[in-house]
Amino acid sequence: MPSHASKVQPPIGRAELEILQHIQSCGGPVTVRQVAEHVLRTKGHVRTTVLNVMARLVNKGYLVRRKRGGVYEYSPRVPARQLVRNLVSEFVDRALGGSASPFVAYLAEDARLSPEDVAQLRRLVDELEAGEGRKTS
Amino acid sequence: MPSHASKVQPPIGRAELEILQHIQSCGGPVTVRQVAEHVLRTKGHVRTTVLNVMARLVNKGYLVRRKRGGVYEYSPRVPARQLVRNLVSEFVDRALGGSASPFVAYLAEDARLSPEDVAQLRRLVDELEAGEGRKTS
DNA sequence: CCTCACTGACGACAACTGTCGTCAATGTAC
DNA sequence: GTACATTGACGACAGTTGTCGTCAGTGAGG
Repeated sequence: MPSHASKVQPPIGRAELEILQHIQSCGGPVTVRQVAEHVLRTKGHVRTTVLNVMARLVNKGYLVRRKRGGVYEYSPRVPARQLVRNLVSEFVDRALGGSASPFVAYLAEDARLSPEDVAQLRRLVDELEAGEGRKTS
Repeated sequence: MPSHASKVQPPIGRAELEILQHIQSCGGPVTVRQVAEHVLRTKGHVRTTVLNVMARLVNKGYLVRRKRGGVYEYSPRVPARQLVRNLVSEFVDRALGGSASPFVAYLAEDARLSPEDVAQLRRLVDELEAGEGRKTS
């Protein structure tokens, strides 16, 4: 079996997730300095805090870094979409018992859905209703 | 105006959530003994562990208890539906940046949806499109 | 060479979580 | 009344997370 098989990424904390998502929103690789400046403005946390969090994100496999011109550049290991998908999947398993039903209820009550979301939902419903005949699986 | 407005319940841990949801699934009030027996069978954890977790759930406001015939009976403070709704809402805010769009994407890819879910989604979409049509027309 | 700023590594510390053991109180049975 | 079982409170301990300070390395300016 391939050695790089399962990428079971450890759980991610609140602050860790915030920083990771900020990095993802940056487009390209970033340095600690850049992230630290942003975090200092938005949260008031100092550089070493950011440095530590980013180091942990590397250890956990959420970030990769490469030395470039003396300093490290950090990049997300997976794109934002996939990260969010993993988060959602884990949340559904852990908190919702594996069924997305409660989320549908939530959508019906509280959700703020954009028109594109609604359109995608419609496509999804159409698809699901089409294949519903034999889903004894 | 009564000031019972927002009940910001503290974060809930993994084991805490499991036990809370088990209690919610029991229908009525339960004793530590009952929960502990279940947890011992399913997880192998001992009574004091369950006792401690349930005490914390009381402190955090997720459970209420009342002494009845010498022992305490514990009941969920809010019904399962509302708890799940709160969890989903918090997750959307924290991990999804307040927008449910990524969840729709998840539904489209990975979701395991029951026929009832699909039906509810259909109703939801119809409703949303109705409101949208009026807006855009 | 000396100094200084910047960078990264490491350790420290509190808060929270998960798990457990021990103890005191309170009953119940002989 | 004594002995035993049940119950609940409390403290202990390790692992994780969030936050920070301090240290050593490394390069730029004198």
